[in-house]
Amino acid sequence: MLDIYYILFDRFGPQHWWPGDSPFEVMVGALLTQNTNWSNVSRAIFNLKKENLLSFDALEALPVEVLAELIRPSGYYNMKAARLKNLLALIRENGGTLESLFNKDTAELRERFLAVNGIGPETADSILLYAAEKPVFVVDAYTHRILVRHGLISEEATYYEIQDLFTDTLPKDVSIYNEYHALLVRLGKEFCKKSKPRCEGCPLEGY
DNA sequence: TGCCAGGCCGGGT
DNA sequence: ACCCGGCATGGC
Repeated sequence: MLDIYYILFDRFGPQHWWPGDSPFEVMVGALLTQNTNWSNVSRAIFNLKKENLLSFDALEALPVEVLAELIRPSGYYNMKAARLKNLLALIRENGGTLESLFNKDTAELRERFLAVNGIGPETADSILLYAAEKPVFVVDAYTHRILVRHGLISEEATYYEIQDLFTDTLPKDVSIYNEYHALLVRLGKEFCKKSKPRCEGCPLEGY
């Protein structure tokens, strides 16, 4: 897997993920981007920033209906507003700050995220890696599709099988995990779309 | 203009 | 234990 990483890095360079100004913003973005184009998410984030609402205290005080309206551009806005509230509740139950929440054993922290209604494996791992800076590899739809198309894993492979494929062979390093996932998304957007099964010009051709 | 995007949940079989 | 519909906006 490390050879693929170098191919992608040589081709695309550093991706500067996550596109967020603070761990809190990254966390909110991780939830809002569920099955959603980032350009829509950035509109929602902008709406919150514009009103000075992109903080734990401000969002906690905000009625869920108002929150829903502000994040409308990100799609699934009613569900996502409720899910954000669930996430805020988790922070509240764990000291009321991200620092106190993140100051836990990674595995334990991951379980707490997964216990939140609206947070699944990818969102949990995205928060762990990109907000909490824990060495956790993030798997997403692009990761799965890219590996399947290059014959590296079966269509039916589970999240954890795919994750293990990376963590078993890569150095356990936050910056590599960070860059690798971002590079896979970059590759996916350009060469591995669902609508284009041919992947013409893919830098991984031959794999 | 229909398909797709950095998922996840809940109900039915 | 799977399978599937629902959730929703904006870009191409």
